[in-house]
Amino acid sequence: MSITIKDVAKEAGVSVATVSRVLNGSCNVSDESTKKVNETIARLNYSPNFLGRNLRKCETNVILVIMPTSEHSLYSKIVMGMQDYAGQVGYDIITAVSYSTSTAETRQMNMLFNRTVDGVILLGTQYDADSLNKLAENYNVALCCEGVKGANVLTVAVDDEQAAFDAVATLIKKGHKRIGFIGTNSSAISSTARENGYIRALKEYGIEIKNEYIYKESYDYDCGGRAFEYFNALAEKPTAIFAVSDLLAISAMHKAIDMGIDVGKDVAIMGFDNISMCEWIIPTLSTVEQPCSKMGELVVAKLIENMNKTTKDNHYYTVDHRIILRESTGD
Amino acid sequence: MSITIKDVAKEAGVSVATVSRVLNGSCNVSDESTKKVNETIARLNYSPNFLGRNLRKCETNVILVIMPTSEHSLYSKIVMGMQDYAGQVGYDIITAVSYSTSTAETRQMNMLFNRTVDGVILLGTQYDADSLNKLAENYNVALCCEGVKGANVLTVAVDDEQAAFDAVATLIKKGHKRIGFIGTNSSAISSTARENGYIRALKEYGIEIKNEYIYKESYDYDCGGRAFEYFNALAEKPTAIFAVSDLLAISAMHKAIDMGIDVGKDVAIMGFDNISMCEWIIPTLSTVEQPCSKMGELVVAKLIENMNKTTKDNHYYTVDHRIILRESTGD
DNA sequence: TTGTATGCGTTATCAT
DNA sequence: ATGATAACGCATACAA
Repeated sequence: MSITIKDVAKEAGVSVATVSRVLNGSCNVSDESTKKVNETIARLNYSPNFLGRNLRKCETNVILVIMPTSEHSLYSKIVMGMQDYAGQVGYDIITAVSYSTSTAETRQMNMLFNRTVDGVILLGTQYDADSLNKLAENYNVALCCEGVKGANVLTVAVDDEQAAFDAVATLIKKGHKRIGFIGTNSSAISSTARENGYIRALKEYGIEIKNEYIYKESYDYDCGGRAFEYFNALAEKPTAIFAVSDLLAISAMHKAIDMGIDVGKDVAIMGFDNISMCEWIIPTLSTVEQPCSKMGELVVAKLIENMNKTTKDNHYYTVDHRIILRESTGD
Repeated sequence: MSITIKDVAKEAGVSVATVSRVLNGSCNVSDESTKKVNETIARLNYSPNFLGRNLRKCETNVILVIMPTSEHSLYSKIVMGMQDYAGQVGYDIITAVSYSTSTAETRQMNMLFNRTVDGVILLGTQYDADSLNKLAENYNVALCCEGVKGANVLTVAVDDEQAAFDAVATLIKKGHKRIGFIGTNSSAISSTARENGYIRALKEYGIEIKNEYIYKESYDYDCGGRAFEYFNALAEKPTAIFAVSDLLAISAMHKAIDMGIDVGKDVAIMGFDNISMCEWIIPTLSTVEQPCSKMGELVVAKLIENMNKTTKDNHYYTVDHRIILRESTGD
């Protein structure tokens, strides 16, 4: 089999307890012993078996991040922020992709139940509020990026309603009065919150809310294009469009270009997320930036805090968003 | 503490051994006991502690996938293929991102050394051949997508040389004689193999190889644009460009558009990978498709096979590529 | 078919 | 400062 702490102890001429002490940086061990042990560890190329260690300590120092898709650079950036911070405080981040299926998500959650990880962060989830609340009673769970209505679970996200308000207000201040909204029928709280922000902005600036300017389907790429076709067929076409995701905005934009419409001039388009692609396409896309690193860091920090608490923090923390103007809005 | 197999046994009025047998689907247990045990498991909401189980069984049934970036949809698709297959054979896939740093990669490899996972699949790695060979002696390691020269380690990838040959041959058959190549200076075997394929294609079709048509920098997005600027400044500009990655091709394409050049007509551009973005941009990008699902499935299958072998399979398996023609080559 | 007992590799407690 | 040993939760060899 593989080499164990026992082998090291025997070779170094000390007890396993001493080796363990060296391994865990206890101060109650002589310099001589420390040296001997470290030498043999290096010589035998010993690496402690974490299954044994974790079993004994009842902790793994590993956090699992479950995301609906790995093709979303927003998530990638958030996970990066998580890893940065987690590494600093001695935790590892592992990720799993659920592909938005509850079966995969359930399966992955097993790592929480079977004690393979200390906690789970969900970047958008299939779970409903009740399930989440029950889950959070016994386990360390956090939501990031996407809250769940009615869930009293630690959450970190932008203020979606306010962010959408700011985005639409920006368009209005540019002179737009007919503003289309591309949303989704998903149960995602962010989608409805952004719709609410859109509506509030119109109201506050005294613009009539028209149902024909609200198009809702799904987050799939093609839906953006379909939305644009729909808007473009209206008698009074919108002069600006706000989409709840960059991908939808990009899809709409490309449909517009296909139709020979000058995006940024004939029509202004604004997305949400600030994924990398926004700067890679022509024209570049105006959008609402989510502070990915900060979100990742904060949710990990709060989750770890929760691990040592009996009464868990279940706040909904919001982080600052930022409007970024690029060519698609004529900037 | 949390509920254990002992609690279940006591509650069900049987021994822990019987509970364990039920848990592991042993046939040597009476229907009555099975029923009683399953009932109490459900009632107590018991979930076995895998740290104990894994420690005992010396296996975790978990495979770690380390990738340089999670922003590459090629990798996402491959991991999806891995998960599909792994799930079927009772394995879990977890992922970690190294951000192309050897420190992160080394840290993540610890999960292999400390027995937290049964094997590791590297989607492009910082390790050199010697390190990999030594690693593969004692652990279950596989490379996917990107081989390492001189490494005798289980590898699954496309035939990069032949794929590049086919791509360039396709351009030649379309009548192109001045073909630019955008590569990288990275040590990645795929990059040089694709360059070799490019050169062989020119040779076989009797076209002179000119150094000025070969531009090499890095995989960063901007390099594609710089490459195009360079080509466009030549006295005899290439009429077609083959890039070793879709992102480089897209960057070059956008630079061309910026310069008012009609991609697909004035210049043909072909990428490599067939990432989702190829179909999302205008014009759509011709490219070489890598069979992601198949690659993921194959590498997991072979790696699991290796786990039960004393002499490990260290073959370099190639999977079929496919040329996809879209608007960027005038199709 | 079932139960008892052992050990997986580690840390922590208790002596010394 | 160090060592002997119990315990973490589980699967399994062995006995019954």
